[in-house]
Amino acid sequence: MTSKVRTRFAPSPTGFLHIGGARTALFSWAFAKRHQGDFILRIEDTDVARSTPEAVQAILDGMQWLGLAHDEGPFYQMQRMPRYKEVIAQMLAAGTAYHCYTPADELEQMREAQRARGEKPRYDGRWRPEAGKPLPVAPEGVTPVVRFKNPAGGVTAWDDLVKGRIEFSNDELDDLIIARGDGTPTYNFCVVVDDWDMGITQVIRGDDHVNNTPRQINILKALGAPVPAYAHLSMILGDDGTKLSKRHGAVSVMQYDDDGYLPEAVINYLARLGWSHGDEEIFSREQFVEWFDLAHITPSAAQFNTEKLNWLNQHYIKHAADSRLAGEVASRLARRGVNPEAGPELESAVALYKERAVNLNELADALEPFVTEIRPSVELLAQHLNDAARAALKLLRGKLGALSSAQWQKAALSAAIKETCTEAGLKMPQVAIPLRVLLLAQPQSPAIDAVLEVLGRDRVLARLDHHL
RNA sequence: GUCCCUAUCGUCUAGAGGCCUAGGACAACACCCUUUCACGGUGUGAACCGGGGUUCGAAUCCCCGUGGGGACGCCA
Repeated sequence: MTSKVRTRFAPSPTGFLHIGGARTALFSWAFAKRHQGDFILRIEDTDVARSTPEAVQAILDGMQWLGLAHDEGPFYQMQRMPRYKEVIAQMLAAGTAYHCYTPADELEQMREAQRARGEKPRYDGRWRPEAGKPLPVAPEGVTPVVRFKNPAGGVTAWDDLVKGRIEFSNDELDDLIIARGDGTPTYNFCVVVDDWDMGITQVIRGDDHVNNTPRQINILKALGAPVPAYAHLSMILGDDGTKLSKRHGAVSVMQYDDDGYLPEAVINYLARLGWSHGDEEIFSREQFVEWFDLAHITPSAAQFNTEKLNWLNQHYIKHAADSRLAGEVASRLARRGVNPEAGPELESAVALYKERAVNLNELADALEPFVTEIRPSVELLAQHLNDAARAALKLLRGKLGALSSAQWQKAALSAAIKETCTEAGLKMPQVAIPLRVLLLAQPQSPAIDAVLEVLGRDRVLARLDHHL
């Protein structure tokens, strides 16, 4: 009988939820769901100077948009201060932690000097209590930090669920600060206490934490706490193969919403970035949860590929319900100041265009002429509306005007256009393209009879009359 | 500099020593469909980083290079 799976996502609220964080959250969430476990959200806000409530909200918004619901939390580390202080006091009493009075600037100089000598910068252990070793005299007026007394010698190792066995020599690890001069605990310590208290069984997190893991394991052991399993996910590189940063490519997941991506497309894309299930490319969230496992996660970094995301997005748009897409388009048009109520049923127009849009903004672009006045550019008119076309369209205008609203259907419209072609002695495109320009301000569109039908009699006649 | 991780088509990946003449997908290209543009369909090109081992046999295991990434904070 194994204990219930409990995973967590623990972002620090210093910015929005970006694509890398989103994938970490997704994998952590999926693992919990796969094993009927709990997914816990924890906000690591101990860096008071950089944490903001806006960032917390941005993270919550991103998670919600992606549909990654947590079972517990959000827990805020700042609200757990008494607990951290309690554990620090215990460690001090047990001798697994000690006070260090070395001022910050002196530590900085020390690191500087070590770097200059080509050594790995690390604390020299001057305040570390050792049997028979005399300690310096505590200076007046200096509030000490608390350091963890890391084991000397030996190795700390774990079997990473993604990368396999990883070993660190304990001599590589110096005595890290677990509480600052002002008494507030630091990251590596809070994580340990939280993962312990929250009963986390699998820590699934970014690759950049590999180096923190042996330290955390050592603190856990000093505390007599169970050590969870670890799974370190490699990072996501930008579209150009370079790493993502605030300056370069790292955007909020909400930006994908703004850019017209469906959340299920982003989820499917992210799921497939660094994880695979044979040749499967397109799958639902439910299918993903059913298949997900840590064994098939790639240990190496993956480059983000917008083209593939676009392909998935197009797929999901194509398969989305017209009513849902109409709603999305309406709100996007509203944001542009276009009133979607003003046109024919948006849904029938959506049905006409959903197979050709890569994202929702493109869909909105395509549908905008259906619900608002259009102004074909002079160039477009000059290019497509020659005398022959103008004469043919006048002819067509007569035929269309003779149709009643009840007769305004694809078959009749198609017949009218064909008759016009015959009578004017023109080929279909010679009539249809200028017609598109007058009706939609675009030379291309779906089948012209369908466009006429959806656009509606009044609008079609008005637009023709305006130009003829 | 030190430590840690990593390496299959342009990109995401399949691959657990013989199933590999290395499979799929995106992208590219070609053709078909379409009296427009897309969609769709069919097809083509495209990869095991280099060098040493181990083995009857290596994309798969080991070592060394090289490339890429990460970490080395009183940040998380």
